[in-house]
Amino acid sequence: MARTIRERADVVPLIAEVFREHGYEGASLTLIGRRTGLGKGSLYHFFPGGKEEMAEAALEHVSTWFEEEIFRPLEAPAEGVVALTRMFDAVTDYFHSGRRACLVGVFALDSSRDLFAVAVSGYFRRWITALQAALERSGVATPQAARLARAVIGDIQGAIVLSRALDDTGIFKAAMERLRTACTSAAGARQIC
Amino acid sequence: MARTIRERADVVPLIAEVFREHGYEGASLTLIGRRTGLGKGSLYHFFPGGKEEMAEAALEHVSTWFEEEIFRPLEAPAEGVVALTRMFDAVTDYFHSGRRACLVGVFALDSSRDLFAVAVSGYFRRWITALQAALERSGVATPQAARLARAVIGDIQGAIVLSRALDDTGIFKAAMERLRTACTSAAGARQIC
DNA sequence: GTCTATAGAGTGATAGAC
DNA sequence: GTCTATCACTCTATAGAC
Repeated sequence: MARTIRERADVVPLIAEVFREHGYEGASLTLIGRRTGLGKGSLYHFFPGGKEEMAEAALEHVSTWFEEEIFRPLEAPAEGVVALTRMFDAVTDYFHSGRRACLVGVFALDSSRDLFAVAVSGYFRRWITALQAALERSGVATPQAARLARAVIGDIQGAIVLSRALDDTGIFKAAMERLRTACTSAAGARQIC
Repeated sequence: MARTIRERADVVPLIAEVFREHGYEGASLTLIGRRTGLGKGSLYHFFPGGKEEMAEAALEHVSTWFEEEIFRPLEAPAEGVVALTRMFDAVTDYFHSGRRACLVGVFALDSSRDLFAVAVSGYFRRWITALQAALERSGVATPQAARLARAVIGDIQGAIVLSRALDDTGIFKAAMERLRTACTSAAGARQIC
C-alpha cells in the first residue's frame, strides 16, 4: 500500500491534458485515473465535487499559467513590441505549434460551455485586456488596440482549429507570424503619426 | 406501431445538430433518439454502423451543404468580389453569427479528429481551394490568394470560438466584416496595380 | 408471404458518484 | 471497491406496404 506522496497540484496539469484532448464529456474518470495513476478513491479525495470540480481545477490551472506567463508580461512596463513578440513565442510553444488544443477553446465549442461560462469568458476577456494594454503601450490608439486584440485572440484559436484539422503546424506558425506583423505594424504606424 | 414514413435524409440534419452541440463523445444515442424522435431500432436500421456511421453521415451532410451553398458559388464565374460578399453573408447566417458551432471544427479539436481525419481535413481543404479561386478571380495573385484564403478560413473558426466563449455575436459579425474588407481590399489593391 | 420502418426490452461494459 | 445509471449496441416483435 505504497503512499506515493502526490499532491492535488501535481495531478491537475495531467487532468487538464485529458480534458484538453478529449473534451469534457470525452474525458472519463478511467482515462483521468490512468493518466494520473490515481484510483477513483484518490481522485474523489482530491476533488469531492467529482468530474466537474476536476474540470474547474483544470481551467483554473490554465488561467493561472497564462496569468503568469502571458498576461502579466504583456502588462509589464517593458516595451510593448518586445512584449508582443514574447507573447507569440510563448503561445507557439504552449500550443505546440497548433498540435495541442486550447482547453478553454474546446470547452467554448460544446455544451460544456454553459457549465463553465464564467471561467471560459473570463480567460478570453483577461487575455484581450492584457494584449490591448501592450498594444496601447506600443502606441496604438485605444479603440484600434481593442479591435486588434479581439481579432488576434480569435485568430489564435482559429489557427489551432485549422492546423489540427489539416494536421499541419506550418499553418499555426504562419498565422502567428502574420498576427505578430499585424500587431507590430499597427504599433509602428501609430508611432510614425 | 405507427409507421411514420421517415427517411434517413430527414434525420441526418438533426443528428448533425446533436454532434455539433455536444461533440462526438457527448452526443449519446439517447440524445440523438430524443432529438430525432426515433427509437434505437430505427436508428440502427438507418445507420447499421452505429454512432460512427451517424457522425460520418453528419459530416457528409455538412460537406454537401457547404459544397452547394458556399464552395460552388465561390467558384462560379460571377465576379469574385460579389462571390466573396455572398460567402460572408452565408457563413454569418449558417453559424448564427457565431452562436452555432462548426461541426467540423468541434471534431478537429478533440480526439475524435483521428477517427474522422479524412472528412475533417477534406472539408477545410475544399473551402480554402474554393475561396482561393474566388480571390484569384478578383485579381489577387496566386501565392497571396492562397495565404489569404488559409487565414480567412482559420479566422472564421476563431471567430466562432471567441464569440461563443464571450457569448457575443457582435464579435463574430465584426470579424466577418474585417475579413470581408481584407479580401476585397486585397482584390482592389491588385486590380489597381 | 416479404420487406421496411418502428418500438423497446435486454446485453455486457463502463460511466460517474461515493 | 461498490453502487446505480447510462453507455453503445443487439435482438425480438411488431406494424403496414407490397
